[in-house]
Amino acid sequence: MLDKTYTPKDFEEKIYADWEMSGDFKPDMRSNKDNFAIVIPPPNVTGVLHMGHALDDTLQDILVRYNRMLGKNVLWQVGTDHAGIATQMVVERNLAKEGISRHDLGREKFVETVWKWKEKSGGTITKQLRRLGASCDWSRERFTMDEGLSRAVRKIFVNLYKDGLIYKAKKLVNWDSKFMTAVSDLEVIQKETVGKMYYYKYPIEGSENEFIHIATTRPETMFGDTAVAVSAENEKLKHLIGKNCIIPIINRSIPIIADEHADPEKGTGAVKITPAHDFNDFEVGRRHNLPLINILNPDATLNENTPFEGMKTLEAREKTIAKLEELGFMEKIEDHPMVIPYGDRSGVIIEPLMTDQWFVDAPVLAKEAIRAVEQGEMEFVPKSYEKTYFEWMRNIQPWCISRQLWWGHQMPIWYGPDGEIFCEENETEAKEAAAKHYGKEVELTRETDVLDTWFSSGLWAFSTLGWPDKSEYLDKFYPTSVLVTGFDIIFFWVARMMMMSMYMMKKVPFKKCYIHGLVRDEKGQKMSKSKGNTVDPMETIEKYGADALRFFMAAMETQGRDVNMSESRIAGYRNFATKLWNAARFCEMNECKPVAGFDENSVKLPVNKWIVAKAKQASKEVTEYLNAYRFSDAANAVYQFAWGTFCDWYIELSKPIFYGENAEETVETRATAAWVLDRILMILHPFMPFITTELWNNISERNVKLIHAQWPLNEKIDTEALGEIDWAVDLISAVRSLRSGMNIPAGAKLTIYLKDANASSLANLQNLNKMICTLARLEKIEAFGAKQEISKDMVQQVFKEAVILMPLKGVVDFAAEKERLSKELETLNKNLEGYARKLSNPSFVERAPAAVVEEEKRRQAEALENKAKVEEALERIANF
RNA sequence: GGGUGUGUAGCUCAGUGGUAUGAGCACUACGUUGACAUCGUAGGGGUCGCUGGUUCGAUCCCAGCCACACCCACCA
Repeated sequence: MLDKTYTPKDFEEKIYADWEMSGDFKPDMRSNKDNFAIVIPPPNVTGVLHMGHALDDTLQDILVRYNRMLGKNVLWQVGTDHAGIATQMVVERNLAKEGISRHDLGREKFVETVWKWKEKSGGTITKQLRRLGASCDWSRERFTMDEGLSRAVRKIFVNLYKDGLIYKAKKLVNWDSKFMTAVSDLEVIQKETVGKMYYYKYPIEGSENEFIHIATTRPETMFGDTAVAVSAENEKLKHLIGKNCIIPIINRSIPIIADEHADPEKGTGAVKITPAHDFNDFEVGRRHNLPLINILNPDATLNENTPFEGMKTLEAREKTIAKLEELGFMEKIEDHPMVIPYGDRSGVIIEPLMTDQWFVDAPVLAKEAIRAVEQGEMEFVPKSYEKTYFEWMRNIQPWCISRQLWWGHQMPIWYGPDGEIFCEENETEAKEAAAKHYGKEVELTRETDVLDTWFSSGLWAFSTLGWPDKSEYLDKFYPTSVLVTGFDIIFFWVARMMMMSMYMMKKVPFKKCYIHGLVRDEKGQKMSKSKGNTVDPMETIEKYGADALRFFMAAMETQGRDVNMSESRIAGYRNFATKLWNAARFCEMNECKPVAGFDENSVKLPVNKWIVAKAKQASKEVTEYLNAYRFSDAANAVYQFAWGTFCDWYIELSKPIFYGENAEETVETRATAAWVLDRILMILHPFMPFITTELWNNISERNVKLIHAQWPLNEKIDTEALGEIDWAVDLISAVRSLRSGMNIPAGAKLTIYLKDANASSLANLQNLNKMICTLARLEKIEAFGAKQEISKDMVQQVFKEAVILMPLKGVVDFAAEKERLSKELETLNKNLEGYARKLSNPSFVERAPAAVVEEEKRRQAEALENKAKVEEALERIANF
């Protein structure tokens, strides 16, 4: 017996535990069926599930469950990411609470602490994924820093290095002074701010009263200036080119050079050049062979090359300005809108800094990654994202992969005593290589830098399947079928996976890439902890059930658009689950149980034939929509069928049968209802796996689990079976509408006039009379043929399918009816004008497709007919 | 500065070259009809951002404009 109320909490976790224990999520490695594989975008190992995951993983689970039911051999590869900076940050913050810094511990101890932290809090997100219903193969769970994946990282690193695609270089990089590490361009967020523009002057060397005027937003960097540039075409300033000027305060002489970088229109037309602290200036410096003067320490304090050693940049800025003012070089300070770079994790200002770093030659790797998409080996869904991808890939810069962190993959690089680099997969091999190089054993020191987290994530599609070892999983499931992820990590991850996979595997990592949007709050605002507008998926699941949240995500997912949270909508889908639950209870109460050997194609009753055809139609729609990754359409198709067709109509239509006396009809209807309910459970299962499974198990003993049930495919739909009941449904709706509009009491006797009164419609009415009366709440319903004389005390009403006459004098509000009919007449007249205009337009008649013209004529005829009837009805009303 | 996307019912959004049978929520009226009030029935509500163009016909295609959102680059 099903409980009276739907309480998802009672069964969701139990059902999940059963799936997992029974190995229902594992692929069958012995089968030769088609393969389908997804790798999960690995969440941070110490993270918690947020709505973005809920969306991403729901979509994946829908695809996974759908393909599993299609009979494919399905692998959903799961795992977590070590998330270098993010994790190190959390652990450091925890330590800070105890007043300890990572340096107090030392590298080894610190890394040990992070591992402990990972063990402690690492399980959260995977538990939460289970709660959501994600049917991934947990027996194959991986971690980006586990032994196998670390080996993959080392191997590919060595390959890239030996191919010259990884190199070390002293370059200006984005420096995060909080974590004291380089970060990649992508990890820098540009924020609009109103800053200040400072105008001051440098005296020209050897001249008393001559100055060159400078404008800058960062005066403290003047101590690193090694030139001032003006444009060679700058009429006002070009005479200074070749002279020297003096940097005040430190009184260092620097040349005034000609360079196109100096735009005469901007600032004062003269630019101070600080090659060690500005990307543009660095280029200028290179063109003119200027020396580089570094003025910053790694913690963004000024160094010994400045008079303000040890000071933070902002403080040094104040001092510099004060000093310039004191010396009389300061001219003016203006507000200036500008963009300042911040670290996406640390939130501190990113400083360009000259350091030794390691780079991947991304422009070279990008070539194959671009080609693969150009030639359709990998397809974006929606397609428009390939533009974004191409745009970025074609302008890609070398990727800085070294991080001066402690948590991550330490680079497989060893240095000899003279600094010679040995890149090998392990220390033993490095030593061998060194011995060969030097002709004797030497002491090696290992590079301390670790790799950018995204380096290991970039290998995810094949490293998780067993690479670099031979692996049957790799053989079967690589390339994977589809990657599902948000547009915000196309660059971080999708692009890098493409590059790494094309390089190492010579094949795309996935054949399709489904891109979805962000989950926003109810008002469309981005969710963030600082705004306090985040919604915890676990709380939502607690309140409405995982199925409701999942269905919501699916129903809201329209390609390329963000999803706005809406609690009322989630509640709506919980209501949908309740509705289904109650429909199942109705079936249970009426003894509708699946009948062995039942053939849905041989049912006799019109309602049963009808619902079978509708069910197949709905199944076909869902299938087509899922194949096209149209999640919202697929979800809505199931929803419509289950609620709008099965609950609202079929169950109602079946009541007269269940409460009637005809045993044969009852037996057939029970079996049909059970079949249709099963069908709903199947096509709804990918979206709402829990309630469907619970009902499936409760309804009857099964020899197949729902999760492995056969998805209906290529069914013949008996469209002829639809007409009769569709007609009755329209008729009942029309009668109801009439009743409601005219306050006709329940149990009235109605006589209806059938507009297209032919034998078949009269027969329909005869056959379905009881059913129609029950649903329309009438005592009796009779029909007249078209030629039937219409008596004066009847009011007629125009509807799409039927004209209804009622002997209801005294019950009807004739004034209101008159007004309604007049309005109707007005509309009809307006439409008729339109038809006439169109049909008398020769170019329409000649050039529009024949079918369209015919349709227009048909509409005109129909409108004329209706007009006549409305006029007739009005006349009759006038007689009362 | 370059690019992308969006503007359709009160709200959040589907959708389509042929008079918008649009969806969910919200709203109004009625309703304890033997699954369900987490419900049922009926209903109100839109000149499909603005202006031009293409077309027999445009909400849909094209151009311009306005508004909003996002991405990339840069601003001495």
